[in-house]
Amino acid sequence: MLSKKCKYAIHALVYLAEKYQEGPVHIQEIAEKKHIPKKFLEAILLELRKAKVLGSKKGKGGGYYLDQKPTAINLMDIIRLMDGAIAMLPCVSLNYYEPCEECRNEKACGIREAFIKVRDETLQVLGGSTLDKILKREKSLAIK
Amino acid sequence: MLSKKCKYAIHALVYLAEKYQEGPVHIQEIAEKKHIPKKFLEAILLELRKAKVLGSKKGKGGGYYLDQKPTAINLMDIIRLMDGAIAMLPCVSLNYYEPCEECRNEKACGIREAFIKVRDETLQVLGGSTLDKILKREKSLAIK
DNA sequence: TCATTTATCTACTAAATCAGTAGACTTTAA
DNA sequence: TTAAAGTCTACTGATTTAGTAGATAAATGA
Repeated sequence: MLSKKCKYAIHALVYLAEKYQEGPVHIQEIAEKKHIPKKFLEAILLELRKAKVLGSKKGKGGGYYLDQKPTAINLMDIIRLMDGAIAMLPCVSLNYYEPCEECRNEKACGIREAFIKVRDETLQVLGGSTLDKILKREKSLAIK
Repeated sequence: MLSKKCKYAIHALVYLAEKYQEGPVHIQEIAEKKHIPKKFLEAILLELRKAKVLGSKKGKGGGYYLDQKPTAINLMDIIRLMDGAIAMLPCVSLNYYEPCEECRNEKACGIREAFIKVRDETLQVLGGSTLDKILKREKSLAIK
């Protein structure tokens, strides 16, 4: 399961994608529109800024804005930033690999195959889910 | 990520699948062979027994054994039993559904689509990963 | 029947993670 | 120079994870 932090991050980013190139949006506004505790959101946005996903501006008229195009930010990247590994087993993770202590011999482990497949298919879907696609989907659903 | 409990359960079940129809295997043996803390394993096996995945026999010559064919037990079922939902979002879970509080209107949420796809593909792979297949895989890897 | 062997049950516990909150500090624009 | 923003450090309470300890119950076989 994704953490709340991660879900909040996704929602905030979708909101910022909606306002792409309209100048900085302040935390308060995002927090209200997306029903996210403001203080918590602060920490999340700061983290996304440090990861170069967001840019920020201080002082009056300041706020956060997407530092990349909505077509360049996808769920895979966001989840990795917020929650770490996407794979279901550490020994199968591409970005957060760690050996499973239980497995004495990883090469001979019959369990990994399935989880490698799950990982690859998951990355395929999440990697393809960019902010602009989510936004388009949202708009098409709103019409109905 | 799967919990250790879940990984232990999978390893224990693969071990029991190897001994299928050879009579009860006692906890101590599984714990040693699979490097699982015995007391922890006790609780896990008990849970699997209550879920009718395992059967048990008390007293001398007792132990645990698979109560179903190795072709009938798969990773999807084991993970659900041990860790709960497989989906990455509660609002997308088939067996452990819960609305996401952040989403005021689930029908109009543009995020869910991707996670539904991930869920379906994951279930497909995990549901097809039966104990006998894992065992076969393990044996073919051991030869190399 | 009694001792032994095994699973079963109840009840803790320590450590880590999650989901925040509080409050001081810094930068910027007007 | 003051108000409005983001930034930073440091807590906190609740929950989950990964166990452990110890008593109890049932089956077996001598």
